[in-house]
Parts: sequence; C-alpha cells; structure tokens
Amino acid sequence: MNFRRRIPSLTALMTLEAVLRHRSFTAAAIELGVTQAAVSRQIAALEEELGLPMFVRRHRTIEPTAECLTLGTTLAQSFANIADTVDAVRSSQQDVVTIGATVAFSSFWLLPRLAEFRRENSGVQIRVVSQDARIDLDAGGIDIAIRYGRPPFADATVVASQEDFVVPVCSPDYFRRRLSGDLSETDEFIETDVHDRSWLSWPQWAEKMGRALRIKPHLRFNHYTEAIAAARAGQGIALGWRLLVQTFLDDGTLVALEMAEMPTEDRYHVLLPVRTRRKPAAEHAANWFANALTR
Amino acid sequence: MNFRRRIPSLTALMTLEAVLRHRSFTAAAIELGVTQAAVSRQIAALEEELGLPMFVRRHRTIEPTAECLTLGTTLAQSFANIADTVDAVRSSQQDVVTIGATVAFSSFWLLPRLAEFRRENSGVQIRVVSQDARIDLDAGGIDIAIRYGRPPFADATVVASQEDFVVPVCSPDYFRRRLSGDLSETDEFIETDVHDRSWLSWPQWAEKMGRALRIKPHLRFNHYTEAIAAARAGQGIALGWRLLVQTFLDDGTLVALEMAEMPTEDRYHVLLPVRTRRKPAAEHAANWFANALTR
DNA sequence: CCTTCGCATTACATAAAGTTATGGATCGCT
DNA sequence: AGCGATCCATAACTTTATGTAATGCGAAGG
Repeated sequence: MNFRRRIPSLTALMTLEAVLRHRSFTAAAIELGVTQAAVSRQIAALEEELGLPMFVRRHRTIEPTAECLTLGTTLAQSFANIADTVDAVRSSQQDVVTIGATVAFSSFWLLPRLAEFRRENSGVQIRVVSQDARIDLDAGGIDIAIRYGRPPFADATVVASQEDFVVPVCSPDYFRRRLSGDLSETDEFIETDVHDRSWLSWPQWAEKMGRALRIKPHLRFNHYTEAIAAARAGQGIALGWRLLVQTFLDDGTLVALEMAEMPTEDRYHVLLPVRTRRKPAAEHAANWFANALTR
Repeated sequence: MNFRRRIPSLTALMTLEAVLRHRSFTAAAIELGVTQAAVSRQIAALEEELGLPMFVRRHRTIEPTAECLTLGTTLAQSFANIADTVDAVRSSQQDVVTIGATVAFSSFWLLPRLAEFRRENSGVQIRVVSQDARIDLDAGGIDIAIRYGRPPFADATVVASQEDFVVPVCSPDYFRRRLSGDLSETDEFIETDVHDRSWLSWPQWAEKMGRALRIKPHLRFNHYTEAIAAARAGQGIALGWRLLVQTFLDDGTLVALEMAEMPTEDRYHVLLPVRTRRKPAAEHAANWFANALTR
C-alpha cells in the first residue's frame, strides 16, 4: 500500500493525461500553464521510468501507444474523482461566503453593514478579502466581488450596480478654519495616488467641474482609507465618493464643501462568478448586498 | 477538465492518504521515506490550501476530520487504481520480447530455435510477429526485427548480420525422377511471387549464374513457405536460401541440385530500434539470436 | 517534578520542475 | 529546389517545491 513507491511522478502522470486528451504536447502545455519543453521533459521522464513508449512521435503529430491509452483512461477517471471530491470538501464550507472588494470599499461601506447582515442571516459566515489589486473571480475562492468599473466583466455576472458622486469633503473643524466660499489655491488638498484609469484625481476633478484651479496637493497617500482618515483629522480636503464617506457625513465627522456633486462615470457592481461554482448562500448574500447598495 | 488547477499538490494528497491510513504523521513519514517534519509541512500546506483542517491534533495522537475521511476514501481508491494500472502496464511488457520477421524466416529459422532460446531464458516470453510487409520499428510494439536487406536502416541499429547463399533445391524423390545433370527447361520450377527488390526470382538467378536457360515456372506461390512446402512434396525445384532451408537439407527432405551456391547481395540483419525504447530483455534476446544467426 | 512522545516551526539544502534558446525533421507552398 | 511553418527534443540555466536537521511546545504518565 505504499503508493509513493509504486506510482511514478504524479506531475508526469497529470501531464500525460493532458497530452493524451489534447493529442498534442503544445496544447497540453498551454492548458497546464507551462512550456512545451516542460511537457516534453515530463513525458520523456515517464517513458524512461516505465520503460515503455507512451507516444509515437510523427511529424507534427503524436499517436498514443496502447499502454498510453490504458493508463490514460485510468488517470482521467482517477483525477476526475479526486478533483470532484476536493471540490465537494471545499464546498462543504457551504455556509462561508467570501466577499472580495477594495480596501476602501471594504472599510467604509462593507464592514459597517456586516453587523446588519449577520443579524438577518445568522447561519452564514462572511469572510472578507480586501485588496486594491483586481479580484479575479475565475481563480476561485471568492464567492462575491464588489468591483468599481464598467461592465462587461469576462469573469462575472452583474447582480446590481450603483453609480456614485464625488464631492470635496473635509472635517467640520477645517471647514470653520477656512474662508468661506469657493475652493482656492490656498486650500490644502489631500490626494490619493491610485494607478487605475477609473480613479479620479484632484486635477481631473477640477477639469471636469470646469474650475480654473491649479491644485497642488498638500498631502499624498497611496490608500484612500488614509486620505479620508487625514481629512477627518482636519488636515485638508479630500475628494469624497458619497457611498464611501456617507457614514462620516451622517455622523458629522466630515462635511461636504459644495452642494454640486459630480457623478462618476464608473459604478459599483455586485458580481457573481460565471465560471466557478456558486454557493446558494453566496447568491443569497449577493442579493442582500445588492439591495443594500442600491437602497 | 484542467486538473492542474483544480487539484492541490498531489504530493500533499498522497501524504494525506498515508497519514490517514496510519493515523500518525510519524508512521506515515516512515512509509513515505521522509521525515516527520516533511509530513507536517505537507499536511499544513494542504489544510491551508483547502481552508479546512484535516486532522484534529490531540496529545500524541491525531483525529481525522469528516472532510479528511471523505477525501481520504477517494484518494485511497484513486491511487490504488493508478498504481494497479501502472503495474499492469509495466508487467504486461517487461518480460515479453516481440520479434518481427518475414513469414518464411519466422517459420524456417526462428521457430525451430525458439525452443532452445526458451530453455536458456526461461523468464522471457517471446512473441513473434511475422509479416512479409516491412516491419517499422519506429511504430513501436516490436522489440527486435530480423530483416533481409541492406543497411543503413533509418529505424534501426544493426546488432549482427549474416549473408546467405541461394541454391536450387528439390525433394530426394524428385531428384531421383529427373535426368541427372544440369537444370534444363524440362525441369519443373517453383516460383515465389514477391514484389521486393531484394527478392530473387528464377530468371534473375539464371542470369546471375550465366545460364542460357528460359525458365517458365510450373508452379507459382505468393508465400515462400508454400513454395518450399511444394518442393518438399516433390512437385519441383525451388530456389533455396540456405539459412532458411538448412533444416530440411539436414533432415533429408530436400537436396541441393548443385554444388555451386550463389551468394546473395542482401543479408539478414538482427535489428534493435533506434527511436523507441529498448527493454533490457530485448537487448539480451537480440544478442542471443545474433549469435545463433552468425554461428 | 521529570521524562517521554509526537506534532510544529525555522533556516537551510537540494531535488524536481520549469524556462529560454536552439536544433531537427517533415510537410506544404512558391 | 528553396523556404517557411510547425511541433517535438535537448541542453544549460533558473525557480519552485520538497525535504532535512535542529529545536520547541504541550500534555500525559510515572
């Protein structure tokens, strides 16, 4: 029962199964995410180990040997059984829903609403994965993504979407300290450095609002959460995405400097994966958050 | 069907199966031939990957989780299937040596010598593939070929070669019935129709021997074995390749009509494949038959 | 209290796997 | 006939996965 001694390299066997299915080293390499040379190496090593050819090499094509067909059939079945069981075991965590969002969205919008979600859905655990890098739903592991951008999304189905508005915000204290009136170059601006085309910087905001204003940021941060924290601490004016800063406007730790709010071109989307498995709990949670987002 | 993406490290899965069977990291490590630390590492990595515990660690003992039991059952079955199939594929070929030769060579030379080979190599099975069409060693499935022709052969390495001689042969009965002396047009000639440039027909023999003889064959066959059988049955004279008909000359069922034997331009070759894998048993058998051929 | 035992962890070593660059062979096309 | 395309093979080098030695921790039992 010592499988380690009886079975050749499982990497090579997995490679064999892919080559046999594709009838091509190159196509198998693409699926496996390695180079043709790596596949050639694995097949050669396996043939050496078994003392048997697996493929007859012909010009631009290969033919499997009888032994290869025999072995390949078993491998395909065995790997499918293993993969299915792994999937089943993973999804036995049926009641854990993993949500992916940006750090700012997660902090400002999602977390304050988790308590309410939990009260209404006591049987479901939420796990939050926050990262500013784009969440890839095809990679699996994420049940719901909340993404800022414009559809269509190759990896996702849009459950709901919500536009937003941008408005300059600052603390009440800063508001009292400055001269009333329009923004001017004597104001202290807080900028967030985000290298994403959907992001809005201060100069872009001024241009879109038609302001003849040369804005030189007084403070710069690489996370929006920090920029907003600085604004709330009275250190200047930051651009506020209404949906994200609404809780602070409500509790008075931030005030809007203008009545006019500029609509954003991009929107927030609640997304479900198109290619990876969906849990029922995840679909239910997605609907809940979609309602909360569009309310 | 991309198993590589769906299945965690197969090394870790194989480790899990062993740990579950032994209910012990340390005992599994011994079976796997690694250290306990390596096992600990693999299980930890798998638990991390799956996001689930596989074992509950207790004092000096471990208990598998329900998920571990589920997964372990599938793994044990899948690895057993793979191992059994690998074993079957290996042993189906390891001690079977397949020799390819023409039907005539197989019948007249090879088969009479198989008994002796078997006596001296009781662990090796010989399988004979006889066909008059050329044996392609590149196609696989043939371990040794015995081929009549001239090197070089693109698909083969020559282990040994042996020239032959051609001589007219007939049965002793036919020999007594004919007028003594040179062959004449009153003799009954048995011809074999073979469309191969290495073959020798009666007119070609007469020309090469400088005989002013118009030979019109009395009988024609498409297999040389039949031509020789007809000659032994007293129905005429056939061209005899010494190596092939030697056993009949020895047992008296055929006699040579002339002392002069014409050397053939082509030779017999014992060949091993250059491109497909060689079995140790096949190389040994090739040497045995090479010795027998050149003896 | 001390010892034992079995898993956990860390820093390091190395085997296994993968990559880049290049070659060879055999088609098909001009 | 020459050239280009395509697909597998191979060698030298790189990266990743796996394994090891040393040590630690914790919970029993004597």
